Amino acid sequence: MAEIVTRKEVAELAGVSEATVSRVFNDVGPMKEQTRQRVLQAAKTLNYHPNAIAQSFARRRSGNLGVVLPYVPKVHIFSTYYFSEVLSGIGEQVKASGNDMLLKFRVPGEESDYSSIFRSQKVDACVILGATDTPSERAELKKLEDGGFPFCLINQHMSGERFNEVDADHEGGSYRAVRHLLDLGYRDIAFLSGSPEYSNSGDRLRGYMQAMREAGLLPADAKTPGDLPAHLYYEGNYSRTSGIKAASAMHPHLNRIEAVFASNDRMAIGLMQGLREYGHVPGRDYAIVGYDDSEAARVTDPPLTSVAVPFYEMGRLAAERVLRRAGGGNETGGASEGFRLKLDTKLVVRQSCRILR
Amino acid sequence: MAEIVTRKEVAELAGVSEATVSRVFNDVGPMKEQTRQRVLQAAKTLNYHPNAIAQSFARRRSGNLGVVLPYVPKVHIFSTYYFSEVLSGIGEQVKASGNDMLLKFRVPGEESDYSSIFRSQKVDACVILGATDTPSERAELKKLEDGGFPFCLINQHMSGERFNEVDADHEGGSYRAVRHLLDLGYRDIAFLSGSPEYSNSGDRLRGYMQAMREAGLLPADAKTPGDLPAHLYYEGNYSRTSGIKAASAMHPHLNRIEAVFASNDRMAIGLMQGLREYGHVPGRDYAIVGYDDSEAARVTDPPLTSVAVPFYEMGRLAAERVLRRAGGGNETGGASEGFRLKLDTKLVVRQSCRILR
DNA sequence: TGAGATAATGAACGCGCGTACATTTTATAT
DNA sequence: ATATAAAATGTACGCGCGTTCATTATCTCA
Repeated sequence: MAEIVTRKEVAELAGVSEATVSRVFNDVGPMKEQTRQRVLQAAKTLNYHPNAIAQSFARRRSGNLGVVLPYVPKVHIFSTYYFSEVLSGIGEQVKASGNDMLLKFRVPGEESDYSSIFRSQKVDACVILGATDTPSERAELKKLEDGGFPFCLINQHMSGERFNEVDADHEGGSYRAVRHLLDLGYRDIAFLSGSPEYSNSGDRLRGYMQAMREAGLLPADAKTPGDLPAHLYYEGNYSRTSGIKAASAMHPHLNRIEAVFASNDRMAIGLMQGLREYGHVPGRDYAIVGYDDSEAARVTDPPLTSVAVPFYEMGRLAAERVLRRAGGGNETGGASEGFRLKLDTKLVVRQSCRILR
Repeated sequence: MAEIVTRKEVAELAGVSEATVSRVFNDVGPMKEQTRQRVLQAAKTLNYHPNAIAQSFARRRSGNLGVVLPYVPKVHIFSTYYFSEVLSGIGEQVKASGNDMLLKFRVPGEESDYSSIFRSQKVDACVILGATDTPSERAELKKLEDGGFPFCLINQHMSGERFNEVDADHEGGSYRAVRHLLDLGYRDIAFLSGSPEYSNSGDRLRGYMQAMREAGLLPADAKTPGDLPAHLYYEGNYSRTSGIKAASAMHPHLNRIEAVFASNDRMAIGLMQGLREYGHVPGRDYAIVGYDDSEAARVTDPPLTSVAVPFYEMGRLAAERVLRRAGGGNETGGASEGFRLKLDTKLVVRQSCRILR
């Protein structure tokens, strides 16, 4: 291992004090140009690089943005479009702001993991992906909030709390998706939901129901899945496999279903695969709309109409805002405001809804 | 922000010295059980968590595994199957070994980035993804090697160097893929290459050519793309778009092409899309084999025969080995051996090669 | 009961850096 | 030329922890 060069040796070689070396590297205070050059030259000669850990220690600031991901063994989390895009967005912002990103896997049901992430001081701020709206997680997050740790939820909304959030308008996106189907003349529109513990699953449901109510296809007071005709409501967990499973449940009712709105593309794809096994061809026997506008939506047959969500931008924004809250270092009390952003979603029309019989 | 509780306060409350608190938390030395309990109790009362940065500083060990990713603005790197899987594998191992993973984006053509990653001491070891086999990168990596920094390349082989590597048998995988096509009776088999600066692109080419030579379809001394009939060789950059572009180039020659071996699934998918525009249907007008066995291969029409690569396991192994090299702390000179692993690949047969005319 | 061994704990230092404060050098104004 | 201000640099300390070495409490065996 290469020997560690410290500030001291640079100072000696340059004939200045350690403080001066430090000043040069941090661009602090007035400084004679000649001195600066001498120090830089010495540093170069010795191949000096400030020790980041020591800097973090002295500054009491790690320079790391924590990214919390749900950890489920054997589920390859990065492979899902949503996580991939969000991470890419975070990565861009982190790089731009000179920070690093520290990935943390959180085993969902596990103890007080969140606050220990902060208490260990290894991150200055935190972005949380895949939080679920369960009592225990709410409680944990509330502890974080009370502790004053800067964190931000992505793609999650906890109603009633004042957590920082960057979310997307899933309700509106779903509403428009279903409206699109309604405008095309479909009436019997089924809904394939994702795991209900994510707030955005509920958002999608609400958007669907609102559109259906407005079209007079549901009673004006219909609110929950229970208020839906059973043959129109299905539940998966956002995996392709769960879409295939839903196909088995849906297939007997397909004579009473004209169209399906699926809560993400993967389930939509699984559903299409599954229904094909029963001889039902998407775009011919039924219309279908997916959600996420992942790359996969472009390559199915027929190409899948889907709702685009700016995941990348959401990641970028979340990182930017939460780092600003953490790093501003405005010890002036409140510092920057909390934030709750909700970005727009957009329907991308392809061929999966044109029934050509 | 919550006040920071330090060892000192715990020591005071427990009525012991700071050293004792430290010993309890590090499980060092003999220790009266009663004292240990008193310390733990005090720590709990005060909600003490050791400061990870200070620990890193004192131990001169960050506890971070660096993961270097190529940074290309606007290319959402995580979205590619290969990166996703490798990262998941690394994530598992890192979690299991009590480390964290620090993501570092590297702008490809940029200066001496690699060694600064280590010199800053923010990581103890490093796993490098997407390294290219160019003179400048070779030189940089060699510097790392000389510096004695523990690092490991994934899915990359630099012939002539003794870098740590975890690679897959792409040559064998490609060979078997092409053999599969040959066994089905195809003779005119085109090859769609990825970006040539990755070593594994060359591996795939070699596997392809070997199979073709053995079948007597190429001269025994055929080595480079230049030795191939022009209508059989195409080059993309692993993106779907480049597959679509390849389709334009390939389409005029499709009367002389029976099958295609594409260097990854995304390009295969793009190619299929593109050729469809010209009326050529995969599995009917031509056979096709992809590479990676990504999830996408399962949902194309027809499902894509592809070569499975154990990316997840590669990530896991690389992390394990490189952390062992770094962390063993065996100051006993050489410590653990270098490693160069090559994992097996496997052909997964689906329907894209059955031509049913 | 006492001496030596061992267990248990405390005192003190340094890791490499940022920075407040003290000091010296240089510029500016009279 | 001197007084004063500003610029430039040095000195010294602490961040929270791991760890070595010194010290004290406890045990063992005669």
